[in-house]
Amino acid sequence: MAKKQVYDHRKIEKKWQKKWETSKIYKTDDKTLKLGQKKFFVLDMFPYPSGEGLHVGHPKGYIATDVVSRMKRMSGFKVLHPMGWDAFGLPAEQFAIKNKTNPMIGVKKTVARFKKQVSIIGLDYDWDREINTTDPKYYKWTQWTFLKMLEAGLAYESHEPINWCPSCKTGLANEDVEDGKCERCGTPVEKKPLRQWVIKITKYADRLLNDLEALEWPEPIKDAQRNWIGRSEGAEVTFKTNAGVDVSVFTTRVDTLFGVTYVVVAPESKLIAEFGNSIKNQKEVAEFIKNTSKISDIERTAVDKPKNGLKLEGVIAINPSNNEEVPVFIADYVLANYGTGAVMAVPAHDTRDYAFAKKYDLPIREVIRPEVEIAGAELFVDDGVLINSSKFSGLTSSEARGKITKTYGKLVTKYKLRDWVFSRQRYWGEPIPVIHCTECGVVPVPYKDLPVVLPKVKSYEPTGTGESPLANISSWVNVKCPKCKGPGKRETNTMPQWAGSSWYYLRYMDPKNDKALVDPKKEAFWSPVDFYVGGAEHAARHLIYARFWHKFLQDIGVVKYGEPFKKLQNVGLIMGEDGRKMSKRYGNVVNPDTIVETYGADTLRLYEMFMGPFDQEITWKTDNIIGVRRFLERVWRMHERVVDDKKSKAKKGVATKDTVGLDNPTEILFNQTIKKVTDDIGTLGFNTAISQMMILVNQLEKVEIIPKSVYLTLIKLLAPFAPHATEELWMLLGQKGSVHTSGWPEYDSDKLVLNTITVMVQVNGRVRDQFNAEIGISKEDMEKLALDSKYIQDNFAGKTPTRVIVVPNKIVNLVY
RNA sequence: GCCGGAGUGGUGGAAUGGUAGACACGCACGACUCAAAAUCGUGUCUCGCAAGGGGUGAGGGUUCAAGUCCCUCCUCCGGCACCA
Repeated sequence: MAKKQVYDHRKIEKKWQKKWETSKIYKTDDKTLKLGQKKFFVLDMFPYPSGEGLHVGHPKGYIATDVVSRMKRMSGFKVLHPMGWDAFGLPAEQFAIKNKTNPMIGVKKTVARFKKQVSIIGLDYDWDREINTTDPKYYKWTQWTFLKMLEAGLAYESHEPINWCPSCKTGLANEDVEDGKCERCGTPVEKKPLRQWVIKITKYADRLLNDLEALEWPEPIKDAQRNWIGRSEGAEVTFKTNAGVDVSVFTTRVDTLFGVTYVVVAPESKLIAEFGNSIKNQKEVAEFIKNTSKISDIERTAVDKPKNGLKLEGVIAINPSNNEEVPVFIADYVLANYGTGAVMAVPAHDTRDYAFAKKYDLPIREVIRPEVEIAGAELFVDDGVLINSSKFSGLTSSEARGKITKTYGKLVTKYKLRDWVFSRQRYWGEPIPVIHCTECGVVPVPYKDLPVVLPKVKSYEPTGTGESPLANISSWVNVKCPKCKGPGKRETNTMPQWAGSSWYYLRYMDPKNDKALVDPKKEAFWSPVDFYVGGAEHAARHLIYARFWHKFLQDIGVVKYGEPFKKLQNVGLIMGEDGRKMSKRYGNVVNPDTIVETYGADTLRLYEMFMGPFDQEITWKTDNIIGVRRFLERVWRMHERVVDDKKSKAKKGVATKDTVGLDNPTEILFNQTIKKVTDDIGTLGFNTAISQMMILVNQLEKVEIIPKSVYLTLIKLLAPFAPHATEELWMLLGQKGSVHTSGWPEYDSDKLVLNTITVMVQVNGRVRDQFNAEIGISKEDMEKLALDSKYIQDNFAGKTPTRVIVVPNKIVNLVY
């Protein structure tokens, strides 16, 4: 019997964290990688190491991957569970501006702080593989990939107006704009024409969409991506005009073609210039365009905003279906950068066209009849049956779409996804590795000269001019053109923060490689990421960019698989006790350090996993922590009652042979627990896994003798959740080595169900009585025993039920 | 508006169509204690003394049997949104 010992989490946790660090038991050895070997790559979305430090919500995902990682390691998998830092971006830059020091200094501080906070939780990261996106050795390969994209024609310069945040003084990608506001600072975004680098992510739209099917991702996330990519199939129809210029329109409702009463062109459309002198009211048109451009995107895209437009006097378009002449408008409700930037307006069957037609008193022509007549309705937007559509009248909408497209247009697919605006006019990002030469134009920096290291500057302030602060360092900017050796200037735009995070998982496989982005053998072994955990807010940003980046790397032969993350799970947020997001602003932040100090890391871990379903948002309650702490203490005290069973040394996996001394119900419960904990970790049902262990422990409290093998198995099951306490107990019981490399328990599948079962007797579906029986009892015997039960005898004696349903080993339902 | 997800005790939450409320917090009572804390035990959906009845956001339906499946709603949360 083991010696009496109190559970002192402070001592134990510190001790083991130190030992694990020196013994490197969590180091992922990649000297020998054999394809086909059991491997498991489990990944957290790497954090931005913010100066504010962690609150208890942050580590929830890390704890979950840690549990999975530990369980997989115990099960004999070669596990890769790394951590790193996504450290480019605004917070470090703001730190730099405030302190007039290089952002690297701020990053170093926050990384150190972050790492310390993470490490006291006892996570099993292999810190030898730590990466940092701001390390030139790392971003060399971010730049390298950009050059490859440039070579492939995927990266291009554009002067189109883009989203501009006047507060951050930088251009933004579509993905960085939320509700017309800058995702970072909340300032309304403006449109600004600016030279910028753009990446043709739209070329991958189809693959990004189609490959979603095979991914084991939460359906809502897949949906969010489908939504974002926004594929729609429709028809492109060309309207000839009297100005000698054709107007192509995109529509998903070509079945309404005969109902067109006017055409609308976006104010930003090039068509307006092309119409030239055909437009008779040039002055008003110019005025209108100017006014529209002043309005911010939020105002302009507000759904219930009245639609403003202006007729282009003198311009007439011809409807190809009936050769009818219709007027052409410009209006702010038509977007230049979707479809063709022009629409055919069918006010009778489109909400927006209807509103516009009403406002400007334009004709409304009905060409679709609902299958069931709706009295008095002037607007009908659903599919129906065509009328007033020459030979197509009488067809249903869907039939007509095919036929009309064939006759008057062509089938096209459009996406809502826009190309990725890749330039930022800020300092703290990867320099875009190109040189502008007056003779040769854009010249890529030769691969051998990578990385283009971010130089030190005096001022980190964004200039607001459309150039980054880098533009002021003439010694850095002015270089020889690599091609003609003439004078050249470096690109001063930097990359968005999303760049470095688009491929970081690959670097973990081979973090120190200076010759390649990743060694192909290592990539082949570890890819894909088996399990990826992070916040749902990345659905349409990081997770799209990373998938795109990965597919590009696949195309150029760097990686073999088409998708980076096989299985994805979202962490549910932890809210403050007041139900609001944890934030300094609300004063509801709970710090993990204090919880670890008071209750221990193991308790914190158990609590976060026990709180509720992993992917669900949940409110933090410090009061409730005591429950899991009590559980841990019960497990701890139990070690004093452990009795050596003779065979325990011999057997590793199968526990049942050693469980002599347990009565049948306890032995069954024991095996059920092994099964449930194993299954539940696999499906991320951490809360139910823990509750099952609690049930077992509650039962073992009532048992006199606890066989050592049973106890050791319990310790193993608990080890992924509470690594420190279990490691200490493992040692106290005289076991060699670490519990974390001791093998995962197996259950005896013959001992999962009790010999005796309780059968419920239902009458008309309501439980009225019950009886005990041996497992495997025949249906006939069950029915007989049910009819013999007291309730039936008392209430239905002598009556024959009209129907009897027998569910083997469970229920007899008698219908009277 | 469109697309998702969710509504179960005082609380967090369990429940392959088959005993609703596991497990935990809290609360009440009891044991231990001079006492308290800790620990252990018992109870704890609701109406009812009981027998019994009712009960998973509302209302319908399918079924021998519905928290679970179907329909119509309501509420909350998330994503997208003048995307033609």
